[in-house]
Amino acid sequence: MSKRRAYAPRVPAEQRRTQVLDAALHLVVTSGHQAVTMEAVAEQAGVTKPVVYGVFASRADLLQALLHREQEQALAQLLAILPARVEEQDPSELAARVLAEFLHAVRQSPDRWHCIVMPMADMPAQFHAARERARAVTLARAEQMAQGLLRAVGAPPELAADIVAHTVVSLFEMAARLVLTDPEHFAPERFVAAIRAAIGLSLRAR
Amino acid sequence: MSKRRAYAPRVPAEQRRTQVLDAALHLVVTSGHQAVTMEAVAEQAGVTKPVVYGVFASRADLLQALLHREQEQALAQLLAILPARVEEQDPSELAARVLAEFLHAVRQSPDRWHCIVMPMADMPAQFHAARERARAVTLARAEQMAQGLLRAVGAPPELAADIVAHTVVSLFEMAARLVLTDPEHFAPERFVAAIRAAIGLSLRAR
DNA sequence: GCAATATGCTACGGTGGAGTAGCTTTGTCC
DNA sequence: GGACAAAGCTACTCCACCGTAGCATATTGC
Repeated sequence: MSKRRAYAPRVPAEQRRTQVLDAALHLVVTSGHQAVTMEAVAEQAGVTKPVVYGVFASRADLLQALLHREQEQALAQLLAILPARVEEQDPSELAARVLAEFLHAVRQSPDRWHCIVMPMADMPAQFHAARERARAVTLARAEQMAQGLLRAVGAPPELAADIVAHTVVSLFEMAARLVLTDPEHFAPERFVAAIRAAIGLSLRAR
Repeated sequence: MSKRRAYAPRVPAEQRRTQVLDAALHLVVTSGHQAVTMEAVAEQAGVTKPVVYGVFASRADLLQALLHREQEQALAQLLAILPARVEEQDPSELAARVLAEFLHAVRQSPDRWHCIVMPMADMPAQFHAARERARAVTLARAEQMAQGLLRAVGAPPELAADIVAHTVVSLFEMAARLVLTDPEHFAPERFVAAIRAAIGLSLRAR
């Protein structure tokens, strides 16, 4: 009978919860979902598996809580960036500014945004569904803003608000992915300058 | 001892391989990777599990062969669409035409393109890696074409070929996803008209 | 029709990881 | 210091699904 391991120090429930979530986040981001076994999370957190089960009823609960936490905080970051009104703003400067701030937020919290925008192997269906739901919320907001802007500049009818919203959200996600995966090569400034130039060109032709 | 099931008819090895791959494709697309157990594939194909193992050494082999088949055929579709030369072409008409043909190909083979562009839950790491590799090939081609086109129109330096290539590939994937998921609302013609209008505007400003 | 062969099926072994019962330790209060 | 409760640990059960050995059947050629 080998020596029994020393007990992990007791900490308040909320602190333990955070610790377990942080451990899971680290594993998701560095090794993917398949590596997030309850054993691995426990080890990463410096406790045993039943302690993890004392916080979350199941693996699915843990992963759901993790994504929920990250999405809540990402949404807060995003809402702090988006302007309340868009109609009186120059579209190219607005897009450039929002993209710059967005990519700054991404770089501030890479693990969080990794969970939200990166394609990932072994992603559980629940995690995937929650990502899609959050994306839909972002899209709705983007479509609202696009309607105001497109009307204000008198854009041609082919540039419908829903397609423009999808386009903008897809391009922001693309930029975030590239900034997360290859920050040396894809500096945020490059995307900001490119979007300013592209929209600027379109406006000059009106 | 219950009645032994009737044997599935013997078919040539190549036909059995195709049958098993088609069964797996159907399951991936309708129910996701997690539903692709060897038992489920066997049932979908109308044979028992050892028959599936007679074709593919393991589950991983099966999934890899499936994606490989779909990617080969998708690449063939894509290469048939892309023009050999781009410099003498009108960029907005070129983009519109290529996008139209691409979305037509997507609609011709929805299951194949579902495997290639849709975000999917439970995607095995190997499958995910193969998707990324194929995407990198497409990106390299797109960057090559972007270089020729941007030089020909004298685009501003902010619109760098690598960023434009990522943008175009991301937008094509976005359009494919929307056409696959909501074909009523997102008719290919809408994307084609939008890209023609957007690039057309930029060119008129030069 | 019979024999040989290739291919199909049943029943099974093995295992990684989800989840938990019961014992042990720690921290707090008196 | 002792009692008690909460929280931590060890050892274990369970099972879905991967993978396969050995038997059964279907097909073909003589």
